Amino acid sequence: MVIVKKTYKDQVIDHIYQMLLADQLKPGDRLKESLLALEMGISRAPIREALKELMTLGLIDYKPQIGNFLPVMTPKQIIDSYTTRGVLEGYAVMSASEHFTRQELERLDRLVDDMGQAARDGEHKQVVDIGGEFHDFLVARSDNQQLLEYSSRLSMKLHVLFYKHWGMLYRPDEIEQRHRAIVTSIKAQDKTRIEQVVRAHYVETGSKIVAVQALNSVTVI
Amino acid sequence: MVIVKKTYKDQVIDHIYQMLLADQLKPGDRLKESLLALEMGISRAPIREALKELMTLGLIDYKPQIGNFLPVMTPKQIIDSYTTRGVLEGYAVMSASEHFTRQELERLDRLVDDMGQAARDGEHKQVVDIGGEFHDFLVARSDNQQLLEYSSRLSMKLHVLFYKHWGMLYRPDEIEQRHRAIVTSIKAQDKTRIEQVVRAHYVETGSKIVAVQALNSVTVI
DNA sequence: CCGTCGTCGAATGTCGACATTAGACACATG
DNA sequence: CATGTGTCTAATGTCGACATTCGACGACGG
Repeated sequence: MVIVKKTYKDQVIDHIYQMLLADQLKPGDRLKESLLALEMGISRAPIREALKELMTLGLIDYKPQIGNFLPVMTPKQIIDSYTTRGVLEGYAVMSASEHFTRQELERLDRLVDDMGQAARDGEHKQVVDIGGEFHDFLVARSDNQQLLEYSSRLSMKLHVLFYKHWGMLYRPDEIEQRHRAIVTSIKAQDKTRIEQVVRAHYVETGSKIVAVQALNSVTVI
Repeated sequence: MVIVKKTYKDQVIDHIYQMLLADQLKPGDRLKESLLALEMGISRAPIREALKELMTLGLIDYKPQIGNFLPVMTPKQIIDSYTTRGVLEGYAVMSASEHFTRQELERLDRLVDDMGQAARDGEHKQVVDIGGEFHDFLVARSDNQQLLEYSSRLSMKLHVLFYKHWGMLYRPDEIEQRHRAIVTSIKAQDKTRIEQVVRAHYVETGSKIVAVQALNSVTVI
């Protein structure tokens, strides 16, 4: 039983990330060091360190002498980020595509089935969880750690966005079909096609989120 | 005339990066906060913040309670990083490939000529500078900021490695030929080929660096 | 009324001290 | 000799105070 070291800085990062996922913070909101320090009962130093790390990860915007803010992602930034994730994951899946065993492909198929079923049952959280499992499993076969690191960072960033919107993006049959297409392309062992399908998978999600946000901002005004 | 804000943290990052480029630090070396603070005449707090950022950028390894170390990059990590850069830049160049003007292509050709000439003249620093200009120009036409951010981070990381080894990697004619191949593929407007050529460009460099390091470690023993 | 300047308060950047942890080394024991 | 324990020192993690900066607001002058 190994005790996992957890500095205050790490705990602050977790806490802020949970706040992001829980929609407790809105784009443009300011993260005040002293307020966070008060809430968490610690001094500002680990708060500052955590914010520096979140800044480098792209999860917050930092302005020297002014402060830290939740990014306002423009439609273009959303598309750019999803596109980049598609490029990375497309390559990861393509480069590993000939190494998938029959059992692994079957597992991917089962995950797609489960995702579709959960979507039809209206089990929203389950769909997200299974979807995450599907993508993790998909890239786990790639052995390029650098690429997976960046993909994971983008995942962390985009998950905040997706978590907020996903329920409005796809019908149950669409969810099933678009993930099935990835598995089908792997089975077909067509490398160009694999990259295309995975890239398109993400660009589609990015585009839909942008569309949903545009709709929401219209109705708010 | 805008005064560019520069916190101590930013200055520390620059300083450490220069140390990396100047080969003043070796893989495995420890970066002590108190020593750096003493050398730079400031307190440890901005040092710590800088180190957190460098850690997130992948330029140093951080172990809680123990300290910060210069990474020892395994051959696999080197290849992984170069491969990832190739994937990102390959996509960037491919996606922008139909937007290059004739003047821009001519400029790329001239940069390749200049690089070859500098290599033949033994102007080593110039080769690196022109090479950097070539790649910057190549990706500048892409408008995906997220992707360019990651590419730039990898560039920062890999530049430390390349700066140390590049003089031993290629003959002058090879330098010219391998960059020319990129320009030629763009002119041919073959998108698949463009991605392939750019990816291969980086994998080749990564492989050569690994080979040179293997040779060096043999001769050292 | 508008623009400029000064003041003030809040927030950030940094400082140096204290608390905690890890590793090195010496010593004791089997 | 190998292993375990205790001690000490150096380095990291955090604290709270001080210095600096920025933005908001009010007063004043044209």
